[in-house]
Amino acid sequence: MSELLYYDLKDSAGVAPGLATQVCRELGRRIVAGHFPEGSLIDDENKLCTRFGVSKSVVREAIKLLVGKGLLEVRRGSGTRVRRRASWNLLDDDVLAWHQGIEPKPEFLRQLMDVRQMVEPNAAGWAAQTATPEQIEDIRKAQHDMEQATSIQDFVVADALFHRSVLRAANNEVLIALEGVIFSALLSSIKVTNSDPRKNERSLPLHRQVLKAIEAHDSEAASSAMREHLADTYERLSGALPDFNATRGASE
Amino acid sequence: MSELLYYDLKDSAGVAPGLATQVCRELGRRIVAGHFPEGSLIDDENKLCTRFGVSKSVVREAIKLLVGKGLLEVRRGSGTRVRRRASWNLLDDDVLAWHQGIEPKPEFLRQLMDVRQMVEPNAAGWAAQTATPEQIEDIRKAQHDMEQATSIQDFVVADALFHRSVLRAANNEVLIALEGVIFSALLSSIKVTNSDPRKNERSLPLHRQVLKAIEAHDSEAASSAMREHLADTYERLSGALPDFNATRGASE
DNA sequence: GACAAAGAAAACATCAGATGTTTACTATCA
DNA sequence: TGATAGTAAACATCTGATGTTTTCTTTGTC
Repeated sequence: MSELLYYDLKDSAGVAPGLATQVCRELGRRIVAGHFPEGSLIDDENKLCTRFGVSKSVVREAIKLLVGKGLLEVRRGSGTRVRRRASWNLLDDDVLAWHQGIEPKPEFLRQLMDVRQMVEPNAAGWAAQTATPEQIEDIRKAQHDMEQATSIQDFVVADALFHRSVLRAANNEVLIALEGVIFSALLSSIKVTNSDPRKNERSLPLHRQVLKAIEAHDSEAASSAMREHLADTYERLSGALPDFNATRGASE
Repeated sequence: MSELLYYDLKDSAGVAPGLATQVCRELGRRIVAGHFPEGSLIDDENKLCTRFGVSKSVVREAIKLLVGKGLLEVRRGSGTRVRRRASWNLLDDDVLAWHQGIEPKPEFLRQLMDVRQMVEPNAAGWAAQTATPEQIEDIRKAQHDMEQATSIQDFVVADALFHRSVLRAANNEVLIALEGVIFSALLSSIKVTNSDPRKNERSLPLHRQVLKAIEAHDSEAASSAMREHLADTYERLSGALPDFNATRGASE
């Protein structure tokens, strides 16, 4: 359900997927869920054919999709194995979406949040410098939708679109590749804290502050408002998840 | 040549690639080089078969590899088209390597450097907090290799490994997914400035400073030394490339 | 002339089977 | 014990047939 929401945010749905895509998803989900140790062999083509009830070409194409995402590695004559997690295209939309299909791991969520804290204040600052009027309008609309949201889901979607709009307004295509990190962290956070995000009375004012600063082209203010917002989120997660920053350095 | 060096840094070589991988590379390179407008159709399967002299299954698997990386989108009955650049997995190793095969675009290089400036000071700071003795040893070795390098290539490789070691020492797997950004920016920078990087007399001392700070678990010092190093690089690029930060906001 | 329906063509999807190559394992023999 | 030859397993490639979806064209009617 959260996986579907992720795809909604990325507009990745649309057409009915072919068999190769379905097999790819199924395998991808299992890999992401940790059903295979790193470096272990998966079933050979024949077994996959019978297991999924499809022909060899479908299985081979599904495997190629996963190879493209860095999850699998094929060695002729030897077999197909799961690559080290460090080699995965972790920021691939599908890979992140598949992560939404499993119970969020506190460690991974913390890493996502650390990256958000690194990325988004900068993005907000750059957005204040380079955003076009249309991009500012997108941010404004998302902020407005947050204010007006009547359901949790509407609120979360508007929240995500707010952050996406800010990121895009920074006009850096490498940065945009990190969009998925934001969605993924946001969705996992909602799931983990298990409370109505609208109850957070600091959220809306801080979003408003970010918007105002970007409208005013005040780079510093935009950065620090965003920083404060994320610090607030971080703190809530620390409270909700016992081992959220367990492995983090002692000082903090 | 620079593309090969990128692969060396990522240890992605090894086995002889099959036909599907070769076709994937060839197509991928052309797409990255901008031979196709966003959203345009590529040749159909039959044409690709005759052009590359391979069978349909090879072409289909090559296309699946590129679909996995977000470069292509296949619509049954309609054709296969190149996706918007914003949808590419820009951080995929192959995609970044293919970028090394073309003339570096100042705009793109600047975006990579902006991301490096955002990422690496933080990474150095985290590394100072969480690096294991082995990870510190890796950084030390890379620094040592930089000092001892007798050729430009050796120096560049050691430099890249230094930054990689720092990034990895931050112990954040999402961050590690950004490794390619560093390599890509580094290689493009060398190519663009077109001078012996060892001639930069600030480079070695600053790397040394980063190492010392991480060894001393001094997060702040590690961050700022890295920040200074990247600012220095940024400045050199501005000098070497006329339109390096042309599209950047006026204030800076 | 406009519009809707039928038909044809183009392009991808899937299946089946044959053959080749590489790798890994095993049995044999000196 | 160690090298070698043989065998099996697994992926790679080719070919050809058939199905489905989309798009375009043609046709016919109002």
